[in-house]
Amino acid sequence: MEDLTELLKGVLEGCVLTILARGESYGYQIVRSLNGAGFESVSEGTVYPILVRLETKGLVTTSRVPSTTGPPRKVYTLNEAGRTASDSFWQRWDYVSARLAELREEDSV
Amino acid sequence: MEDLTELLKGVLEGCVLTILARGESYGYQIVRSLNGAGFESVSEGTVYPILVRLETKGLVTTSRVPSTTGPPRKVYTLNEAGRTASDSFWQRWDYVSARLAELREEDSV
DNA sequence: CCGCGATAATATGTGGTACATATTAAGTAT
DNA sequence: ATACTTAATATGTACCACATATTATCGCGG
Repeated sequence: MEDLTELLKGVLEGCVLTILARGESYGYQIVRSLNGAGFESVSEGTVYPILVRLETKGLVTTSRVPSTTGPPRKVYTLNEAGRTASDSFWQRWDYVSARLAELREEDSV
Repeated sequence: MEDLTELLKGVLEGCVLTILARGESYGYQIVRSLNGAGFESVSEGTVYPILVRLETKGLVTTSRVPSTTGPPRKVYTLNEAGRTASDSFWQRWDYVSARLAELREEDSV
């Protein structure tokens, strides 16, 4: 797939919120989830700044959890504000998505 | 609808390409088309830079056409490269869209 | 009736700001 | 060495505010 960079703006944060809405997680694992979800080229350097942002905005709580396979993990848990942000993301996504589908349809009209 | 700014990155250029794929048009009219398509807050200051970009990238040809209702219009016509760019946009959009839908689904799994 | 000025609608363009992401590199703990 | 995290820099896009220009129209006085 060609370069998706611009289309991912705003989307990756929504993805991270959605992943966290399923249950707590940590950076490295979130990167793996995204890669597995078809966003193969998304790397640590992209995801960690997003997590910092979520924390700054007060959408998550964090805790250090020791790991047997490496350094302690910084585990992120979505709070109520985070859940609201996730819902808001999907509302906006659905809106843009629907408008775009209409625009595309007019092609054939 | 809340602020869509980030979600529109990359999308608006795709919209303009799609509108031009239906037939030639000019800045002011394109803004109206977008407003009518549900992107109400998109204004001239957003669209004109996009048109400049399309021209710079060689995706359109332009011509001045006098108007009875105002200053002459700069009419944009999509060329072959432009049509390819439009197709490419929709491929990328469909990809992101599908991946996102999957991610959302896993919620309920 | 005709010309003059004011106004509204149309139309294009530019500079600056803010923000998200990519890239690269480096730091830290086991 | 490996797993995990953070930081610094660069780039691209949307948006706002503003500037400029052209045409139609309307009101009013001569």
